Amino acid sequence: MPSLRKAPTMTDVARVAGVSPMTVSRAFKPGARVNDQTRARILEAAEHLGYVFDSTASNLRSQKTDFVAVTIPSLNNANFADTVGALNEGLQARGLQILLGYTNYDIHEEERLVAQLLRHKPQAVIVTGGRHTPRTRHLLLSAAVPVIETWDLPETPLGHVVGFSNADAVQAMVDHFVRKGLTRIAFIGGDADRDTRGLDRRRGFVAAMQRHRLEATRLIAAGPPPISMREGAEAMHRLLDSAPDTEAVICVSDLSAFGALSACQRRGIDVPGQISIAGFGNYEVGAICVPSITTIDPLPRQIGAFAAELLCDLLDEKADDMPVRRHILPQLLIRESSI
Amino acid sequence: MPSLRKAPTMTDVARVAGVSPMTVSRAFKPGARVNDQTRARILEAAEHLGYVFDSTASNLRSQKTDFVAVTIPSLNNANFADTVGALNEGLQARGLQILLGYTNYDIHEEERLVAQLLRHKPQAVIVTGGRHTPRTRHLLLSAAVPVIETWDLPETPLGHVVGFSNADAVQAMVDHFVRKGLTRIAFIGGDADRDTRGLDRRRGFVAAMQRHRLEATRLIAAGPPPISMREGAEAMHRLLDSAPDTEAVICVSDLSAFGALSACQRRGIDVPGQISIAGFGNYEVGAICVPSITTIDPLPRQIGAFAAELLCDLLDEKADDMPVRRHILPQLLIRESSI
DNA sequence: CTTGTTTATGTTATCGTTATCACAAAACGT
DNA sequence: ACGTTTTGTGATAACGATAACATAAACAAG
Repeated sequence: MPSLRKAPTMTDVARVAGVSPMTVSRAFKPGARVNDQTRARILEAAEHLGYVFDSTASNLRSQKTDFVAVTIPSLNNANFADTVGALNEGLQARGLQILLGYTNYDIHEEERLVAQLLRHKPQAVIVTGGRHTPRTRHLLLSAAVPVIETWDLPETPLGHVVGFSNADAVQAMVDHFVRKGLTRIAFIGGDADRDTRGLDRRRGFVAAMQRHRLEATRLIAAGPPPISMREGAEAMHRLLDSAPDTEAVICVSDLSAFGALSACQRRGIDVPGQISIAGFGNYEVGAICVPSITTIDPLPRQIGAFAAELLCDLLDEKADDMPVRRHILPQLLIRESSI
Repeated sequence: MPSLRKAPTMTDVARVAGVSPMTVSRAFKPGARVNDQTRARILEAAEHLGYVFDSTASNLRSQKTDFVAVTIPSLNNANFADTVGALNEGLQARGLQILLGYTNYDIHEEERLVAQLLRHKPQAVIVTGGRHTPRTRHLLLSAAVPVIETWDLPETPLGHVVGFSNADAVQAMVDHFVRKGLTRIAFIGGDADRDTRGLDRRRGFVAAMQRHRLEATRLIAAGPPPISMREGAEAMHRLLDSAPDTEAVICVSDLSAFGALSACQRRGIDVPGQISIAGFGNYEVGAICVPSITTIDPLPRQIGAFAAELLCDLLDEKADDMPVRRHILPQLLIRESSI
């Protein structure tokens, strides 16, 4: 029975409750001082009328929305989903509503998205990654709201940062393999310049190999992001064809690592007996599969939780204007797939 | 350089462009009639001032927001992410912004979420599933906006439906196994009454077994949703302990099926030689792993695309008031994990 | 009993956009 | 050339909540 009459407003509630609209407004704010009985009468009247608070009007009048804009590369990615989940939990209590957009790993799509999201006058913007178009940077800097970049450590941040060095994390992985005595190490990652975090990981791989005076020539390009299981499997087949003597493979993510593992299983290649495999991201599949996959846990929920905490401080003006740079320390998880 | 002055409004743009605010407003609406030169001058002025359109004010004045509220059980689920992704693509062109919330498989959390989302006066509400608290039903019915239930075929729909029968889909899977001559078939699913789609699948399993005059006693409860890989593996161990002569297992999702497969591999049980395994959802892991997992593809992107299409028709008032009930036909994908 | 403080409520004006009505000028049809 | 339609623009008021200020009553302190 959708009511055909116009939806009731605070004025309607006020009339029924026998108070002024202002008192109704206060009755709906948790912190406001209203007589308990009056508030009860108002809420009863509101319930009776089927009144629904109108955030739009509230947001306009108070010049202060309850939105936080968030962009992630892909919805369909457990890591980013975890970050957004933790973020959401941290913002729930303050009644903040996330406006989520996904960029499809494309900084131009990010630009479009940021422009669209800013029209809703969010209280803050949280973006994934530290590489943006000049226009995106301009839009965010002139928006006069806090900006948090995550999942990265940008050289020239837009504002605050909650992230880690993707390059360093992969270097730790290379070190792990080298300590085990492996030298013919390959890297499977994306080929386009779209996935900046993936490229950072590749850069870290190359840097670490050079540091160990090893050849960083076994670089397999698995196509544009997202690099998923299928691309990982295909890349592994190509690697095994072109460089069968490879001793270890580091993949840009656990998903591609799992694909690589499956490719080995199809070929009857023993992991880790003949080849060691490592991934990135600590996806569940890598913990469950046989053999389980050595990986790096970038603590995505911690990223979200820290961002939420920082945001709450900023909105409370507890934090001063100094840009915060909060480091996450990814954890290396040695599992069965590497000797 | 966050501007410290107040953000420019249409009035400011109007002054610079030498027109009235109304003309500026029209210049920002794609369909409005404005002289091309005038519009160009206005857009230039807006760009120069760093003007950002204020949806909040627009939404309030026109009594018509650009929001569509969407609830899904979990962000971290490739199926729902696919549905939301396709939905988003379908709504992008109309400039609609999705307000996403996740219920954590809890209809009481859904109630809280729906109440919160309705405060933003969305143009429509899209929910996952057909089971809701009485209050959720009341809120949605009195909201006077289109409601679409997805991923299910509710007996008493709130409005429109884009979904399929989870029970029927699993029955088809049982039929497949029975045709292959398997009779000692188990089901691994959730135990709580929270995941309604999971329970529907279990109901379909029991119904199909009874139809084939087989005992539906091998029911393993894997805990509260989301039932993931780990729960699937644990459930499989319990099943193998309690009923080692089981010939086939149907899992509530591909994730739990993969967990079950891994458990078999750890125990040295051959799949499908000794046990056949099937899942639900056509997650990528099931297509890549060895052996690949027989599954049912519920076509999540199609659900999202249909919902978007329906929504656009409804907002254009192309569709009449009759509730639409659009059936999805899940596809049975036979793979290596079943004989 | 006066004065100051707290508590509970009301009044007025306004946030930034746009629905609506109004109107002049240009384009069109005959 | 004259009525009719189309095109382009402006003036005014309003969407629904609340910031800011005002006020009355109750209460405490001296």
